[in-house]
Amino acid sequence: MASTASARPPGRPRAGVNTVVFAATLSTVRELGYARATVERIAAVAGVAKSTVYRRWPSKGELIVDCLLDAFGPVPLEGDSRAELMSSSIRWAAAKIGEPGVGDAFAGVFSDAVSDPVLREILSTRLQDPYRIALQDALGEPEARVLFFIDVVVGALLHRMGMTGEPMVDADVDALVEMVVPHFADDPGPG
Amino acid sequence: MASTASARPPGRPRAGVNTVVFAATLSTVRELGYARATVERIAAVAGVAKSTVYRRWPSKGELIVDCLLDAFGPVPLEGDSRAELMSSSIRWAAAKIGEPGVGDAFAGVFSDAVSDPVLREILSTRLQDPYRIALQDALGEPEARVLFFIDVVVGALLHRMGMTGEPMVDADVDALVEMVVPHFADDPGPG
DNA sequence: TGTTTTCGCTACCTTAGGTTTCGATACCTG
DNA sequence: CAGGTATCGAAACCTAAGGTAGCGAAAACA
Repeated sequence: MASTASARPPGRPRAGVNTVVFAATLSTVRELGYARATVERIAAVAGVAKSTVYRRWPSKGELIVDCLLDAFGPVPLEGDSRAELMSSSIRWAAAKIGEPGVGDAFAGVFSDAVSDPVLREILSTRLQDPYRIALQDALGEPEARVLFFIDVVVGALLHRMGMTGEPMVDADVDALVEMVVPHFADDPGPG
Repeated sequence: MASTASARPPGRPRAGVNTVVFAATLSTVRELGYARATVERIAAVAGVAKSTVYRRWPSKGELIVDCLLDAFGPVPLEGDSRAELMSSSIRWAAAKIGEPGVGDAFAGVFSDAVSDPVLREILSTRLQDPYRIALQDALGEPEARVLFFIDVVVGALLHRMGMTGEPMVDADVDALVEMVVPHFADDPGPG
């Protein structure tokens, strides 16, 4: 029945190349910045042909989005109270964006998306939505409030990264937590 | 004496072209997005030769920065209390970034700066610093706090613009004010 | 051994940022 | 009006980079 669907397709199997390409992407972006991290160079670092990259990802933007998805993984929704949940999410986002290459790649693909509606849709759907939905469920907040939360947190982290080239320092991440969490603490609706 | 320095230099005077180019830049960016707003097209819209543009601005990035400086103008530091000053600054920034073309141009040049240290320096020095210094003076806050303030406000506004393609709605700007102003209200130092 | 699919390589197309050159033009001075 | 000087417009040009196409080789399986 369904076993035929899960059967290995014929032909030469794909090489386990995604992991290598993701690593090459982050290291190249970290070393040269987003714009200078060309697909050709990423492929060379990964030891893979450029055409192989374009066979798997239709554009540089989608490669970066996949790479970021791989780098971020799921949100670790830790904490019992809403305040703990939000604070741990903020610190997790700050830590991830601070990882070498991740912040540059994020800011770069974000900037490309400004001029590219297709890429913007992909960025919003594949990268933002999963986290948005998880936060909506965990916090019980309406979509608009969660989107605002993401705008503030991610926007601030990326703005710092873009303006200074360095991730936000811990003291400012603390300030971000202390600014954002109380704002969402006073529940608008009745208990 | 000094009168010779202020004398008009010989040769054909520069045409009053900056205003036209700035207007053409914003309208082209609004219509096509940042990346598709090529210098060639901007020059064509302005009725000016491409070489004329490059004679005045060494790169597309610096053209955009000058254009944004022209579009923003000085911060209107209105309000007696610190709270009023901050709230009016936030609303002013939101309104400016919401103007047609401005947000796209800002987000676009910001993204270019991620990969370009030279452009990042220009963006930070020419665009951010004047406002940072004015806010430092008006609010009496240390540099780090003002930079954090700018990260949060501008970052959130640009993130919304980049993710949705639309400026932040008034209700969310209100929320931004209500979140940020109280955080800075409690003065950290002794009274 | 044959089939199917992927891989690596290379050559190529297109767009766009940026440079260069050159003749034409505007302004001032004498 | 003639000469000097700097800018303008137009066009040709260079280079980097995203993305495509074609082809032979290699890896699996039947």
